[in-house]
Amino acid sequence: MSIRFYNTITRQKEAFQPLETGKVKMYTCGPTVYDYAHIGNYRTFIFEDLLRRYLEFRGFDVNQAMNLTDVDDNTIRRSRERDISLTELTDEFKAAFHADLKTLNMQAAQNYPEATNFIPQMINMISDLETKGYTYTTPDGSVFFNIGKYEQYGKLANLNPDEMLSGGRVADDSYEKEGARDFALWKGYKAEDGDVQWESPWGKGRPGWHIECSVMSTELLGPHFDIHCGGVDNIFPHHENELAQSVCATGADFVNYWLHSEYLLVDNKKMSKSLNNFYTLRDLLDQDYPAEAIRWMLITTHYRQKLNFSVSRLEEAQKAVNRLREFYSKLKAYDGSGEEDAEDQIRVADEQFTSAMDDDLNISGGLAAIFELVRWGNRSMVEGRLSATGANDLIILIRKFDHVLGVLDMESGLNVEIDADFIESKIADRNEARANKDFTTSDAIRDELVALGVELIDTPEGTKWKMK
RNA sequence: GGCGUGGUGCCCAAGUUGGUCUAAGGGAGUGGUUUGCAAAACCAUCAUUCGCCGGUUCGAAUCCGACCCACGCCUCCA
Repeated sequence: MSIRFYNTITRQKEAFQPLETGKVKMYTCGPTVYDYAHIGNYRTFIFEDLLRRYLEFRGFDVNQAMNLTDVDDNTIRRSRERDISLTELTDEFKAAFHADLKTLNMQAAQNYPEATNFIPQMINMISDLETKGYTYTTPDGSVFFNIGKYEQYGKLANLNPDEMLSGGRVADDSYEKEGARDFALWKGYKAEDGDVQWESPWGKGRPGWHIECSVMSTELLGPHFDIHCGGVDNIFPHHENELAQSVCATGADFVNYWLHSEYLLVDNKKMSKSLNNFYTLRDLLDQDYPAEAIRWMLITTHYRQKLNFSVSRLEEAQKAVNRLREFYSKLKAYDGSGEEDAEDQIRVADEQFTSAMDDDLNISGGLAAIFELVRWGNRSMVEGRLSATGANDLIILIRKFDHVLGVLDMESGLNVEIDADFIESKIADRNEARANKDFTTSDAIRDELVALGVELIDTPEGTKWKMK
């Protein structure tokens, strides 16, 4: 069986066949670094992380590039509002983004290309397009891509260019382009751009938004690569335009599989900056929602399904993570000497997980396989049937699954100062009281620690504690 | 107006190239086991039903038609 992905451009699931056996080249659209990303943005990035991790689980060597847009209307406007340089602004949010990636336990991409580091290459590609006759220049020094020159335009988004005119905001556009749907490759300098400008064959200016991805993907992955991802809002116009530019400039096929993730909703409405209904990762961590609950919530609804965000979902997510974690620590602590191994269950779970995930990352099916194994494993431990070898094999399998899920070892991201020595001494006092059957005292100590957010768990191996 | 997605138990959600669905899995609830208590775990229970109506079929959550509802894209946006 092979992996199948839903390809946006053909609107159907297709067997995944990488260009080079065993290797996958993927380009994933990253953030525009003018502000903190919200968890709707992270839904997409974490989907990309899941995809990346699953491809690795299936043995592929993945080469991923995620771009950071550090020059565009938003970054320029924000830096001027704050009266700081563009670099000062974007450096701040690049750092915040990388910190968030770590908090959410996303695997680092091989490359995080930044738009401003590729200006000369962008100018080259635009010149190339100009030479080939796909562009025109306007009096203000801007260069536009003439979509009329590219017959396939609209194929990715399934839009007919001839019918797109009506809804356009032609009047709003301050550039003097010929066709309403043409898009900027290069934007001539305007006063609002402040000191953000580069020299080019067309005069001072800055790149259009779409050209950076065409250039950086080509530079890092070549003109033709396997997978390109982003949120569904990138399909049009961004990816459509990228596709047009790349194909026209390089003559190559560009991308084989386009994968797009659906929106994160709040009260059934798209989470977005403009509706002001967004939460940043920091907002949630500050409210003590652990990072692993956020990751789990974002990862466990199929990526092409809209996901309605709510606090109760975070709480459910946390419980599911806990169930998996409890199972894992029970396995590690297991000292039973039963006769039963776990070979059959492991094989079934592995097959079920893999075949579900092979089907366009059907995470629900994958989780069902895992939790069925968890229930079986718990029971066989309770009944003492499980052998030490069986427990060990289960540990290995759970770790293997966690390479995909990435939640077992996550830090919760709570900035709580914990005095471990103090808690340990309280536990010692309590156990002394328990040994003396002085349960009044032992319960008082438990309550005292609960008030501090510390939970005690009595196990055969002694008393353990954890936060919250 | 054009294009598209989704409506499954109390909540989330898989299944949607028809029969193995007498509908996975997670959460909540209820009863029980275990436990000094607590937590976790385990067992049992929890949709004759898949937005609504009609049709095709021996058989439909899955196919066809109509309808209702929600959301999205066509404009910066993950």
